[in-house]
Order: sequence, then structure tokens, then C-alpha cells
Amino acid sequence: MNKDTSNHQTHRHTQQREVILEELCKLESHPTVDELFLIVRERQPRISLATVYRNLELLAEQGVVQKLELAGHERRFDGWAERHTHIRCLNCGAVADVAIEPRRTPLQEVQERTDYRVTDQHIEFVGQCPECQESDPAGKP
Amino acid sequence: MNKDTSNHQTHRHTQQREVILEELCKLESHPTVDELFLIVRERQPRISLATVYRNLELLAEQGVVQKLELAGHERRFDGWAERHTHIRCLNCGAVADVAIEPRRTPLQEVQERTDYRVTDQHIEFVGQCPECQESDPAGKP
DNA sequence: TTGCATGCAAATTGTTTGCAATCAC
DNA sequence: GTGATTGCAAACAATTTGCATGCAA
Repeated sequence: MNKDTSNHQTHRHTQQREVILEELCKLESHPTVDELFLIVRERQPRISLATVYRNLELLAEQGVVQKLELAGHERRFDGWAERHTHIRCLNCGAVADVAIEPRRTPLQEVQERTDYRVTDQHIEFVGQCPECQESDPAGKP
Repeated sequence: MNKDTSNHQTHRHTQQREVILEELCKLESHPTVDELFLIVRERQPRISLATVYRNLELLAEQGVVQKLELAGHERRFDGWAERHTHIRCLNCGAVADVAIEPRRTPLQEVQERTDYRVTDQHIEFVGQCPECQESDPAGKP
């Protein structure tokens, strides 16, 4: 949990990390870790699932890719690192991008902008509660 | 996945179900299943975690309570069944309500309305993708 | 040569399921 | 009585971790 503020980590450039990033960026499908693992394994047959997890987390921490933690579903990753809005299909679970600013997000507006039949939205804000701010006035935990 | 349209289920009125609902409604904390289990167990010492899961799912299906599936976190339940916006603390994980209409949800607006230090938002829409709509023109799966 | 990164397997966590016993109707 | 519901334990799925080995710098 404790991040060094002076961010001079020695991250090595490994085959595995490169292939994972490359394959993720090729996709528009916002794959799950397992899906990406299967794809990467075609180029790196000895790679392990744990390595894919570890590298995706690391790349997300660096802001190179984006981690999507969708309501009640497995983690997915997005080669497009900028925060943007997603839409998930109730039936097949597919996740797609929605071209909409997060500032105004009415359900109907999304409906108009996609070919989805939009039925629900999950909106959650994250921050520091008043109690936690007191015990940590600085900011980052 | 197949719901009978004519909704004449024979739901029995059990002690367990009653206590679960009662204790959930007493709380404003949006407890996890496990948290609620511990509370309920004080009144029903022999109750099992599986029963709490089963009943909460059932009550949520009936629209009596609300199931919260928060980005990347354990399931939580809310005795207030109407859909509304939540905010979660980065540090302690506590989930609170935000008095704001889901229609307009800018991060700053939430910031103004709560004592949180708001740092992020997760917005996800759910619906049926075009492909799934074709194979199921009716609506509900 | 040094220590970060990997592969593998085992551990964890949250949730679901099978099944015999129980209890509401 | 009958079938929905329970408790229990085992199964499951997604993710994480420990550790000896490997490989980039």
C-alpha cells in the first residue's frame, strides 16, 4: 500500500511484458485477464497466468493501460489508458466504449449514442471519507 | 436465467429471511454479505452464510432490497431499494449514499454534496448489444 | 553478478452448489 | 404430507502469494 513518492523503480524490459502490452493494444474488446492470457500464450507458450496478472497490474499502475473493474464482474483491461465510459452487454458480457463525456451521463443519452438497448447504469464515486481524511490530512494513503 | 413471466412463486416466510431483512434495514452501512451474516447470527446462531446469500439475492430479485456490485469489490446490500448513487472510501471501503440524481453526475457536484475528498468515479452502462438484440428481439433474455 | 521477474503450485477470497434434514404451508 | 428452505461441506472462480529458478542490466 505504501508507494514511494520518488518513483525510481527499476523496471526491466521483459519479453512477456512487451507481448502482453502489444496484444492488449491490438484489441478493442477489453479482454479479461484470462482471455488475454490465451492470446499471449500463442506467442509465449510458457507464460503463466500469474505473470499476465502481475504485468497488467503494473502497466495499469504506470498509467500505460487502464484497469476496468466492472460491477460484479471479472477484471478487464483496456489498452486505451484515458478514462472513458464503457457499456457492457447483459447477455454476452461484451464491453464496448461509449463516446460520451463522463460529465453528463444520462442513460438516454447513452442510448442515443450507441446501438445498445440500455437498461441500467452503475455509478459509483470513490474518495476519502471524512474520518479517513482526518487520520490522513495529506492526501495519498 | 429464465424467469417465469407469471410471477406466482410460493415464497415461504421463514425466520431467517425475516431477520436478515430486518437487520439489513436497520443499517445505513451497506454491509457486505459477511458483515450482515455476523450480525444476523446474533439472533439466529445456527444460520449459515449460504442462507444469507440466498435470501439477499432473493430479496433483491423481488426488489425489496438493492444489490450493490461495486467496481472490483465484494457485493454489498442496501435496505433502501430505490436506485441511487453511492460513494466509497478509498481507505476504509465504507459505502455511503450521495444525495444526487443519477441524471447529472459530475465529480465536482458530488464533491460539493459530501464531505468526501472525491478522487474518482466509475460509470458503467448496461444493456443489450446489437448482436444480442437480434437473436432476442423480445427484450428479456 | 545482482536482484527483478518468471513459472509453478498452493493459498485465499468471495460466492455457489449438492444433498439430506427440516419446517412452513 | 410435500416441497421450499435450511445447514453443512465441498466445489468453484478469480486472484494472489511463496519460492526456487531464470534472465536483463
